[in-house]
Amino acid sequence: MQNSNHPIPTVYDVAERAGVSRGTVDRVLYQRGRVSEQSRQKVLRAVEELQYKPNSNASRLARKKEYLFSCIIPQFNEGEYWGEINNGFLEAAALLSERGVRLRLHFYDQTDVKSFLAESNAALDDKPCGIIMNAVFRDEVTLFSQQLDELGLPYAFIDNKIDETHYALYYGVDPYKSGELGAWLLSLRFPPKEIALVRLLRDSSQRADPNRPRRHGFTDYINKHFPDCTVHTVFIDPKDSCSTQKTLEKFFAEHPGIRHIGMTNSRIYLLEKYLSKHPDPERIVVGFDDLRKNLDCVKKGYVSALVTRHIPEQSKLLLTDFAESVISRRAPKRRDHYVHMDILTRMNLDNY
Amino acid sequence: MQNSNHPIPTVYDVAERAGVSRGTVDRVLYQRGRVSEQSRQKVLRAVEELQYKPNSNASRLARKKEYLFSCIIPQFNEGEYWGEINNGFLEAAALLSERGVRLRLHFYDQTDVKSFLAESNAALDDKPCGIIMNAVFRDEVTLFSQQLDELGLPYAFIDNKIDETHYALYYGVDPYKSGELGAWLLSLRFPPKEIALVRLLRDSSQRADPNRPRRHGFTDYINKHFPDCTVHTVFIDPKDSCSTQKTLEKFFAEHPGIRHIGMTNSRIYLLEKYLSKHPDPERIVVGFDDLRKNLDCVKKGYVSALVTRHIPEQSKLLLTDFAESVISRRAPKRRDHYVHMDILTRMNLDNY
DNA sequence: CTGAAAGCGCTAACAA
DNA sequence: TTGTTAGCGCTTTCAG
Repeated sequence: MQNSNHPIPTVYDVAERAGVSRGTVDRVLYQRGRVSEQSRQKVLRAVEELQYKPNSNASRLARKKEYLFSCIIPQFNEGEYWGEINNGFLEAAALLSERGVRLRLHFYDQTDVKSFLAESNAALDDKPCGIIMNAVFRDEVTLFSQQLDELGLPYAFIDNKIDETHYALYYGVDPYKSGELGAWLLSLRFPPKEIALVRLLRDSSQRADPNRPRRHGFTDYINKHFPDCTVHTVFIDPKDSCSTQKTLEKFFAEHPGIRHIGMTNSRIYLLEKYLSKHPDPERIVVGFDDLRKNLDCVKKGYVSALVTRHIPEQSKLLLTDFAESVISRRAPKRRDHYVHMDILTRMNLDNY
Repeated sequence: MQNSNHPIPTVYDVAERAGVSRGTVDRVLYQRGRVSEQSRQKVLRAVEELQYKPNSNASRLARKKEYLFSCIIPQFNEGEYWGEINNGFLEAAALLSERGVRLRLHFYDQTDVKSFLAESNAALDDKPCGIIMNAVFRDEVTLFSQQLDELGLPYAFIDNKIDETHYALYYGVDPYKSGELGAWLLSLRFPPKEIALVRLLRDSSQRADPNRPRRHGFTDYINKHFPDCTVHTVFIDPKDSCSTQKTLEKFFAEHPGIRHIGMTNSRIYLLEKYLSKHPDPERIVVGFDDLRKNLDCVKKGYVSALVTRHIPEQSKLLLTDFAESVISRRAPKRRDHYVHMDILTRMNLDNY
């Protein structure tokens, strides 16, 4: 096909046509070293005329350059939200490895600022060409990003971000809107008079509350569309299923009229035991995030709907996009990527 | 990092360790030419011990091999379903081009068997290393696939498939289930007594009816869960918006009780004019597929929900997966890929 | 500022 | 059956 009349042009062809050496062509193409304006023009013209495209395989082979990215994300247990994020990073890294992309992971303790500081410093020690992080500790992250700005190191946010910083890229859902969507789903079949909003005890004990915007989206939607509806808040202990059970038993015994249950964190599965013991065909339960255990609850019918997105997908896309932009030394086409929110019910759970 | 103690091993290292030449290593790795069992074992052991991984950039540079894939899909106008499928193919092809993957496209007329035959022959003339197609004309596709089987050419189906053939790969939604999902959505808020199922005139005039399974999923669901509900069928002409308008006006005038409207093909947008002229807050309208015009209808509130998947995604994944398996000469890990069905409403339309 | 030349790791044709 | 060798197209050092 292109072998007949148009053999694919190489640096050699460009050099010949421009009347310079291959070295010079390389210099103008990649701005290495100084080149006379005259040569520059000649080369540029030749490139244009020949429609020259560098062969990326040859380029990478010769260059032997590695691009190291460091990620700083929360610790996790198997199957949890950040574990899925991590999987997405690993997937992307595997795909990008032949382009010389490498990944270094740093996990910090979300309840401990010091561990974040330690890990962010460790990430700097990697001497990476880019950093990916999330933003639980706003002040510390802001400070860290200023440090990165000074070093000229690009950084990207995953899941949540700090608008005031000069991040290069962001992938995540719009938490406020996801909360609204959850509330909409909860109230879709019939208008709620009373809603149980279940929260985790740690939510208030920790310094950071990453769940706030989503919760506000949720409650704002309800308050706006169902001003007469009461939203009750129940706190359960994610580490103690026994006390959770008791708390729920007691709460719902005191509020027998409640038919709507929502939970704006990713752990709706914690309600499984209670829900299975107290079946109610009229009840509507809405949760967030596609953790395996949450999907199981939908499958079994305990949870009516889940608001989520394919979690690993966003981290995979982020790393891919970020690496691409760093390697090509171009800003990403788009900076903010609010990923689409999926609605998951028992009717469309398969193949997710 | 790996430069210190563990420089990345090359064919040269493997050869040395195995006590053979680089040529021999290459032979056992890629089964070219005969190698003594003894050398084979030695090489294999060395590969194992050194954890040798071939450098794909060097490999592709030296090999200069191209992998041509031919696609045979229906003609389309800008923005239509097959146009989106096509976009997915192009996207994947761009990404895969540096691995030597090339794409040749063949468009046929869905209403004309002969054009399918012509294009399938043209595809063969490309001498591709793999063929991608859909299956509108079942008999002809079956025959063609037998031809491909004999030639030893792998083929993949997109969107729909013929189970009896030896296809290597399939990506598409489960049409029957998507129909059920649509029916579920339509009946979610309140039980339907009467439903208008709008169909396209061409559906019955053409020989093939690719929409059948989805429609059956839809009607089966309704019949099963709402046995007392009547499903009325209305045919409209997709090429004549005037007659469509008249048909709908007349039909709904005769059936004033209908509050549920469904359309199992991808053209719910054809109802926009009617729906906008006859607003009804109680009405529920469900359609399929994320064509731009359909999304607009959801945004404007004429359509309540859309059942879809990200269309270009499935063709992109198909080509990526197919190319990967052909290049590596391995069967894909999985053959059938029923992609997840998204539920789109005005609440989660952004960023889709 | 520019050219020449030595690879990068792998492949494939040719000799042996 | 095996070893040798000349590239693939680009990068980068080193002279000039």
